[in-house]
Amino acid sequence: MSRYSANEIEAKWQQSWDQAETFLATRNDDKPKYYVLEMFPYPSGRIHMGHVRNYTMGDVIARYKLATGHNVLHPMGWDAFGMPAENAAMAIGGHPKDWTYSNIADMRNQMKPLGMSIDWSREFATCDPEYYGQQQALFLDMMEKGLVYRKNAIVNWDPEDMTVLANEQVEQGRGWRSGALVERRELTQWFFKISDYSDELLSALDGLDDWPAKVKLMQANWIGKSRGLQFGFERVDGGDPIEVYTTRPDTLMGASFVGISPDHPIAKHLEKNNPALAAFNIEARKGGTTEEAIETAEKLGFDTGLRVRHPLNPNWELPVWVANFILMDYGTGAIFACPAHDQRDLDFCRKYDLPVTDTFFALDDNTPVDRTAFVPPKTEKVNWVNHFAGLETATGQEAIDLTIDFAETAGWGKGVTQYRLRDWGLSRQRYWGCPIPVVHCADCGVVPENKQNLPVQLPDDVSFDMPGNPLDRHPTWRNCACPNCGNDALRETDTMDTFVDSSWYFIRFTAPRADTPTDRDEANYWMNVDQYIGGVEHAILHLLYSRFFARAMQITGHLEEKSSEPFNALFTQGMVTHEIYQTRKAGDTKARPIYHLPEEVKDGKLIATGETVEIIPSAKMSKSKKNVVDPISIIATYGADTARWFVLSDSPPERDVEWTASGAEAAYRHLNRVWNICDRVGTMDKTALGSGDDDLLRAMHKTIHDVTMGVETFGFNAAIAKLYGFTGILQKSKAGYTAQHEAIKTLAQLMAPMTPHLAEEIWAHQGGIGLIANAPWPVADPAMMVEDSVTLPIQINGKRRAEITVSKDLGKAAIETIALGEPAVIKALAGGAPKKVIVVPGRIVNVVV
RNA sequence: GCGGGCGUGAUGGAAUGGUAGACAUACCAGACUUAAAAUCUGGAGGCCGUAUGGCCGUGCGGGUUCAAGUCCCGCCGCCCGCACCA
Repeated sequence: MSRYSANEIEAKWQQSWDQAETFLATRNDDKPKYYVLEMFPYPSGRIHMGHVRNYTMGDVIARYKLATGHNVLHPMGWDAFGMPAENAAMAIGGHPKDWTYSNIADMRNQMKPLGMSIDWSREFATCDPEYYGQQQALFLDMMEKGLVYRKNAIVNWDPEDMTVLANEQVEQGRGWRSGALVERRELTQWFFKISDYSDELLSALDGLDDWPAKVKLMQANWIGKSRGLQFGFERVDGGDPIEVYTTRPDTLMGASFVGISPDHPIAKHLEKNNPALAAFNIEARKGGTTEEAIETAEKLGFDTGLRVRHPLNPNWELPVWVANFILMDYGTGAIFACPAHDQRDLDFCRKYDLPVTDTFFALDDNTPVDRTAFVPPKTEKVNWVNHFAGLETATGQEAIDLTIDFAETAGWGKGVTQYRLRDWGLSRQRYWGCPIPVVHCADCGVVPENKQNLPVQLPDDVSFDMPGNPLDRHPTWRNCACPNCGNDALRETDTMDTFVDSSWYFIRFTAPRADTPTDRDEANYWMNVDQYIGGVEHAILHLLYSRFFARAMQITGHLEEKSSEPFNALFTQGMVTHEIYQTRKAGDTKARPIYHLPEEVKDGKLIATGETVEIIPSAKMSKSKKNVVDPISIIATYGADTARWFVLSDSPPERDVEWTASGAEAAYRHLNRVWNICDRVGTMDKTALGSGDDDLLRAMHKTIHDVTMGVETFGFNAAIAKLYGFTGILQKSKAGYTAQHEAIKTLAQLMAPMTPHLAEEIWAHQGGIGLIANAPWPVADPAMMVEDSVTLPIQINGKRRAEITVSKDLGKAAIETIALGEPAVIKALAGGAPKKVIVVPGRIVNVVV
């Protein structure tokens, strides 16, 4: 009897696939193409279980599509620019480039043993000059088409380190290194005109039938289309009117004050001669730039002293306040506040003792607003007590529409469609990113670099021993000739957001070595991505930016129109979680917990000391909590097939899966069991007859059907449950050799997408022809799946009370007769007639008494 | 604060509006063994009952339906995203 030895067979079959070039993507007009892609990884240096899960799902699809007769493209690359490389250089010295490429080499070495069906010949990293040079070419093309511009924008500024901070470098309003209070500061930065596509990006979501509804909803909310009224408040002092935008113009008679952003031009103008306001604005600009930080900060205001006239009553004057919660980026940067019908405005007015006027009441309740604002529902009628447009009762939506019409007719306002989506700020004041290929010339201004000078390469001789961007202080790199006039000029030192890198890499995979951004013919053949798989954390930004880029690349002539929505189907997988083990210093429940790796713990105790650990429920694997399991050690212990099988088996793919040692062992035991069956069948007498051949083959065909459905619908855990079931049947089967031989070969084929190495080994052992990776997917024979009889539950008043077994073809009336003859039914009827009998053939019978 | 998601046995989870708990873990019992490991077989939502069986049960409270984990309304709890992390 031979034993299952994962390490031996996995290396062997990986070599076979390499030699046969099984996974090289090839064009072949006889077959349809299929492009499956997992979101490419950041090269941190270590693969983690989340990667294993993500790539295994993609691999299941890729191998299944190969078996069902497709030309499969399944590439891999590296999202290699970004801050961690610079942080490493600052923390431990060295160069971001060396750190990144060495991490890539390490991670590739860790990934290959997983046995993924990846076409490695197409691999690239976004930090390769060959890649980012093409990205620069693309940028210049986008510039030419007016999709790029510069404007001022706000950044997190660390006043001590004199540097721009990323949101993640701001901790509780302070810089992570310096600890200084972070300020918001304006800088001239580069932007993509994604807002030109707001409506298009919103409406095209409708066509994305194979995207999760929740992702489409999140994107729609992010784009945030709204219809409202824009109008000006006349200033009492005769200055330019203050333009406001509101989505609830119907509450205009409840206006209490006009609020402007601390960054509003009027606020900035007034602060010059008003030290108290200047101080307020400085204070308001402290804190992070995230929407969350701004929204959750204490609401503060400052009365500017300006007064404006209410548009419906020129004698009604309203004060103008600067408020820290008003964003300059949204609408006009100015609002009117209606405290009675907006909680934030109400809180603000109560705090500063501003008037509160009700304009709407619920139909059955006209209690004036006190501490809780009454927001008139858009679809329910309410009383409009302070109405001005003609209706006494209206739904919120009717009131809004009517007000807009009213204002337009009267000529003091206009209906405006607004989007929450802002233009994409792509400037980063950092070294390790794609240089923005423009030059600043004293005479010619901002000039694009000549395409023949691309790539504008990052200089290697930089250091990270002082704060700020090394490109800014580089002695020679900044100085260059103006591409236009040839005079001395300065290079742009901002680099691109790494989201730019990831917005078109999937298109580059179709022709990764082309000397233009795309090879139109290759892109046309392989695009779109048929199935994209990744984490839901990318549901908004990465996917929205990629959708924008696909349109931009069409406009710049790099992509066909059919690819303006580049991802046909999207799947968002859940995380891999693990329990957290912690101890605290004896007797000190307030001491900082000490975390322990799972391998240091057995049966709830530390292996080393026997100390009992506290078990915190499962959470996302993270180094800081030490609740991580290293795929490399799992592969060393059990093999890649076990890891792959387990990450698919225990939870539905879109949900989190909890890694448990016992679950991994169970997966390993199961693969051993399958191998043992294979071994046993291999030793059977080839002419042996047995009993139950039909039962085995019927189960086999049902399993083919169920597993195929499972793979097609991302029901991997359900498919695996069916495979467990069938394995159990095969294990106990007394069928003859021919049936068992067919069953084990089919089992191997059905398992091949998940556990490809074991499947190849079984295939070879059972005399299969060629590689199982190339064998056509088994097809279920419907005739072989039919059971002759079916068991129906009998319900009485919706509760199951009995069951009957009848022929599958039996008609409704006959089923009803049999059901009514059941003792439980007779007892329940107690001689009376049933009120109603519902018969759902093949499903259920419900008798209502 | 805003937006999104999720709540089912001890645990992970299954269930086109149609037998709730498939499959797996942990647990218990049995077989094999001198013993252990490995392997195999069986049990099991809770409560009551020797048992046939009965009652309860999918976060909480209502509703629709012959029938609700699933659909609707209102709560509670947890998780994720919020534009310079990738």
